[in-house]
Amino acid sequence: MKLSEGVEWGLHCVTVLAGLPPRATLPTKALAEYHGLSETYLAKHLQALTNAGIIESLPGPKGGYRLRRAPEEITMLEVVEAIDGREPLFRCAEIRQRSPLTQESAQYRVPCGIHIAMARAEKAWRDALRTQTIADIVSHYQQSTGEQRLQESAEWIAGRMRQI
Amino acid sequence: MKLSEGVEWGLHCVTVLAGLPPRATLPTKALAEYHGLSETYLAKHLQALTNAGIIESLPGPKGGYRLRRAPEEITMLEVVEAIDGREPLFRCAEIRQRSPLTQESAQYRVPCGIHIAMARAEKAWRDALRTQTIADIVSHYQQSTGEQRLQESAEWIAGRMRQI
DNA sequence: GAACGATTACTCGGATACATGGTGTCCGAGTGACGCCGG
DNA sequence: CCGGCGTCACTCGGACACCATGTATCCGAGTAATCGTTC
Repeated sequence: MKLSEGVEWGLHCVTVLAGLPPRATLPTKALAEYHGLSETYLAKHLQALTNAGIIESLPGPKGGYRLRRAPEEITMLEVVEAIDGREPLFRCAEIRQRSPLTQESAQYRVPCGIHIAMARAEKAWRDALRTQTIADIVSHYQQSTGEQRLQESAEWIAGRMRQI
Repeated sequence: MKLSEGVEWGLHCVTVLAGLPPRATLPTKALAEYHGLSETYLAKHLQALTNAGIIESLPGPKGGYRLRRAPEEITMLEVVEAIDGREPLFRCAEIRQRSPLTQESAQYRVPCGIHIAMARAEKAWRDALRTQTIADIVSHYQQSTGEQRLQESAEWIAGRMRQI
């Protein structure tokens, strides 16, 4: 089992968009180039983020993507679920019920202990992602990156950015 | 992303094996029949559990599988990792470094905030699975299942079990 | 000079192929139990 | 009656196809800026 590559792409793109001035946009081409990704495939994931209400798209020339909400209001879990789906990691097929000596019975409506334990672990994972916002990521990035590099990035992005 | 079906199979089979008397074994055929699974495919997963040192196999007639350690000493995480692999859910490709303005620099050896956050969430998931042992699952099963059903299961298994 | 309109270039969006890994199956090697034979 | 041996049936183990999901791509629809024309 592994998470989709697109999750990493989406998180990084949202992080970059979070660094833009208010209402400014950045097109797919710039986001793909900045991260060295396939432009067309990245578009697919940006579309998923749009459908999830995390980012929004502006069509036409000078169009592009921008955040729909403040970085503090976007959790990592939202981005992960938008791209990777909201279905649980562990889907219990309740195979315990397939025993040849199983009769139709109400007691089997109770989920098995394995199901409960897996759900608890999954909740811990989701909770950890829910407590981390995009703003936290941006903050960490700014603190862990050199001043020169920060400015170079800002300039590179500013050159492709579209202010309204 | 979803966990392999085999994880559920493995957990249930280990749970059943945990209920056997000491040193007794149960063949693949019985385990598959009990859960309504494909015998040949289940064998593949049991093989993975064997390689992981969780269960052990006895060849020849009257052979089969049995636990290699006490149920209290086997965590759910071990079973999950044995079947699904020990690789991390989120493999950070550090695409932040692919930026066209990236130069070779030591600062990039520091993992990005996204990587750190994902690793923390994954650790929470693993920790939750590590604290749950097979003995806990067995205990929960015995408490949540009716007496009649428990006895029927025990008899069915006893009929296919091989005592040494 | 200003306003209107057609053109145009750029954007996103969904429908379409390819590849990798999980799913499922098969047959062969190995081993201990069983039955037979001889002492 | 007891011990040894050959046969056998049953077990696990690894190598081989199949399918679903993620990966990657393309082309079409839509939109706003731009430029030219006209008043």
